[in-house]
Amino acid sequence: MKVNGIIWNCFLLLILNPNKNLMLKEERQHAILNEVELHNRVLLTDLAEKLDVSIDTVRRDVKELDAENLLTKVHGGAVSLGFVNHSPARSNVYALDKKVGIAKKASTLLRNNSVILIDGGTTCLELARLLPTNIKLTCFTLSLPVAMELLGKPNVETIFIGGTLSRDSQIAVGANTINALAQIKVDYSFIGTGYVDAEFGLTEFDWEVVQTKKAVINASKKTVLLCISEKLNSQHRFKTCDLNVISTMVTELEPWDKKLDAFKNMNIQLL
Amino acid sequence: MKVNGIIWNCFLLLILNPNKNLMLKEERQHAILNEVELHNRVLLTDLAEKLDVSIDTVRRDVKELDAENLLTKVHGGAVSLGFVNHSPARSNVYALDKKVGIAKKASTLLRNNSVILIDGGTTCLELARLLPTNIKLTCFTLSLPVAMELLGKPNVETIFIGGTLSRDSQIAVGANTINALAQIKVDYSFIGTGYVDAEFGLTEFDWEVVQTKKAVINASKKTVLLCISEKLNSQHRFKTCDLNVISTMVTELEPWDKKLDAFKNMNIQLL
DNA sequence: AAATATATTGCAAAAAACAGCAATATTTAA
DNA sequence: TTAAATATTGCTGTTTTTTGCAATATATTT
Repeated sequence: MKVNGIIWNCFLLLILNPNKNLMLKEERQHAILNEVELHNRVLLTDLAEKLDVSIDTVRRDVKELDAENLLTKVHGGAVSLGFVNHSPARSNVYALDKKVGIAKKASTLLRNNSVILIDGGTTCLELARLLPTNIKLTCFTLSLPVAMELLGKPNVETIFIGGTLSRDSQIAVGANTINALAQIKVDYSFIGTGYVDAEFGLTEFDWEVVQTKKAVINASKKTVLLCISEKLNSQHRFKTCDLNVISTMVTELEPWDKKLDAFKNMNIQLL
Repeated sequence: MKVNGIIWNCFLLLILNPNKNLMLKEERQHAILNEVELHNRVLLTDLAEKLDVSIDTVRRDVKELDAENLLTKVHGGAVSLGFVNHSPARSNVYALDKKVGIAKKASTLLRNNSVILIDGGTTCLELARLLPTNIKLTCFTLSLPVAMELLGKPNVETIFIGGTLSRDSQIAVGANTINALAQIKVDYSFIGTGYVDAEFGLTEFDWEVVQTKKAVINASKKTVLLCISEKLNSQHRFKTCDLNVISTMVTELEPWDKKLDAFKNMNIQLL
């Protein structure tokens, strides 16, 4: 029943894609561009189906658009121009703006003559960078980069907790460090974490780091967790602590954000 | 019923093949990069699981990203650039070539499995930079920049002697540091000095630094002085030690240089 | 040194890209 | 308007890329 089949196809086409008949090459390419802009990526097969042309046609279209520098053709599809990271000129720190925001919020906890401890990691490093210069502080740290940063602060007395240095995390770890930490008690410690989950608490990739963080928490009256929201609801193998030992959690989100719901009835101050 | 058939087929397709989770290579690499930046360090196995591809694919992706200098591949995983790229950017080190020469000569003293201590200062920093990579070392230090440099050496275990950090010398000083130093004994310590004179010995501008250097010397079986010849025959307020506690003195000069005459009958090895 | 984990290599299946060709559609010229 | 020229599109078979697997080699840990 060829006739019926054709009629049915036309009907389907009209339902799924009303203006198919009038689709010229230019239109089609426009539609492709639109799709790429919208979703940042697109598969050739999807495009072919959606535009109801053969895959070859789509391929040719994408090729042309690529030649015109309107998108980037990749194996199996296309991505928007910004998507492919070719350029070496990238900011060194991931999500720097978020981390700066977190650091600013965290620094409001500081009082004159506070004794604090700043952990390693890029977020904590931002805190070190943004420490207010009008408040006199005594600051312990285990992190080489944080220490470097703190040396630039005239109002901060910096004490480095020594120990074996971990190549990856650039912090002091090991028995030595833990012993030294056992002898101090700071007002606030500001720590980062690799992973955090409302149920499983803070977890890490590295066992040694976990031991050190535990010692840090023990050495603090109050522990403040600095953590960008992307890390929420993730976990790894080694557990640092439960969330109930954390006094304050600082993310880049507003405290009432829905993503923080899981942390709201836990006696944690959200900042 | 052709109509029913087609509709049913569509339905089946949707059920059996909901989204196919098809991912473009670029997307996947983007995700990998994101994960690395987020957590600083990831395992290939974790990536493979998370992205639902084989470990081979992840490995190949990471390899490519490494080749593009977007991350650093390590055994079993990847780390973000920030953790290994301490781009030194040492621009204005005075008499750098001389100090490099000194460091090279000093490094000939090293043996496999030596336990050494490297002091602060630009000359010692050059030594840290030029440590041979074929000799396994355990290396103590009080200097932040030296520690940073040592972390880039895969064959060196680095232990930082903690303490209050001195802002201008970027080394740990104070009672804490001296206590910690009292508990170790290294094969060689490599120290710098502000001023040296055949008669008055090693002297410094800073009293705290002197105390620390004394403790360093006590913590060493042999003490090696790294010192550019310009500092010879100069002195300052606070005395670190006499020259007879120095085992080896390394300058950029040849050992038989006339400028070293004053040090030749002092039981000091000249290098 | 043994045991485990990770890398490397070659290979094969699947997917995608490509090139050439024929059918159709569109434009141009008479 | 018609006919020729040109462009577009879909199809075929071939080549290339991607991916996963297995065997082997290397690295790391105990």
